[in-house]
Amino acid sequence: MKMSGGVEWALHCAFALTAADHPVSAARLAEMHDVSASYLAKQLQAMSRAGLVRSTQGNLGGYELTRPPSRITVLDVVEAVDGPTPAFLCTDVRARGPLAASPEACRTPCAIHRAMTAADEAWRASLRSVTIADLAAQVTGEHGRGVLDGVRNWFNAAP
Amino acid sequence: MKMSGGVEWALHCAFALTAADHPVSAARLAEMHDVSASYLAKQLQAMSRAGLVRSTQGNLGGYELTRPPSRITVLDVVEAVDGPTPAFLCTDVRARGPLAASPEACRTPCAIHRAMTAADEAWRASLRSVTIADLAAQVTGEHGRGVLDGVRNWFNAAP
DNA sequence: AGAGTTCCGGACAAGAGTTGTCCGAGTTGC
DNA sequence: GCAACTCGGACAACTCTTGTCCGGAACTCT
Ligand code: SF4
Ligand code: SF4
Repeated sequence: MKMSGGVEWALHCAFALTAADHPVSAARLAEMHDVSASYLAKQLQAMSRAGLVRSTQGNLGGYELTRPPSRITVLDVVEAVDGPTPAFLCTDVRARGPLAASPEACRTPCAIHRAMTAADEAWRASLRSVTIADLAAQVTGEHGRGVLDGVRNWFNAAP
Repeated sequence: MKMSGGVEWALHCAFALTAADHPVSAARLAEMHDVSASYLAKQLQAMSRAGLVRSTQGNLGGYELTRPPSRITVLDVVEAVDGPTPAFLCTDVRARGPLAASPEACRTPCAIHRAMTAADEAWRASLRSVTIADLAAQVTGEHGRGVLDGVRNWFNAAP
């Protein structure tokens, strides 16, 4: 039961991109968070593949959000980076062994499977109910607007 | 985001032990489910360490539930086998890099952390709301009482 | 058009975590 | 007392994640 550690980086990047009016390069984001640039690039590529960020190449290129942050949920980022595969995957144990259930009884998912998928769905629903904009609002409400402004200024500063 | 595959085996074992009036050895449970006996033993040991099952050694020894199945939740089994560590673990990113937040601002968990822990708690609550007895009731309600009786008879049969 | 950035995608090694197996310690029944 | 059976934890093999790297394509500025 372990989630990819890159999810946190991706969330922090999504939050930081909220305060950007420029495309921001991956190297800049990595420098800001003091993490491996090569590995962060991989996470950003995953987000790009999921359609969360748009990437522009070239001299002033970089990443920027494709939608307003109020339309990007935390679940979007988690699924983009960590994969949409549910945590619990069945091996169809009940169909094996000397007491194997009849194949017809295995048409519907069993009680264990249902309980696990229900829990997984609850987890996803909780993650889907909070957006990147909500995160930014919480941060500014607690630590003031200076945080976002500081990020924006740092993005606009020369490399 | 992957859960240990042994969780499924452990849940199946807990369900099967519901229908046992004897202690059942790990080898028997493994034969019943057609899985690796040595590895299943490890899961049962974890459950024993968590206090879910009691193990008696010796000739007629084996595992049996310590409480009535209505007092054992699915979350108990999952945490016993997969570990109680939450899926999301922080690296304290906001305290690093050139824009590191002040140490005093890091006293309280940030918005991202709160969202993740809330989702994790929702997942756990969903798993905690269903007990092993509920699983057994669902199975008998769908496939009849013969399933439990078949398991019990197979347990009582000679090796 | 040319040079200089920058992203993209995949290939590649290192590390951690999981999966699976084994044998010794201890207990029970005869 | 003895023998057989059990659990328990220690031990490798394996898979997946983490992290790195490079060549190619695209874009901007001169
Ligand atoms: S559907 Fe139920 S019985 Fe079949 S593998 Fe999944 S948990 Fe086991
Ligand atoms: S508490 Fe927030 S800022 Fe700190 S490491 Fe966790 S997610 Fe990142």
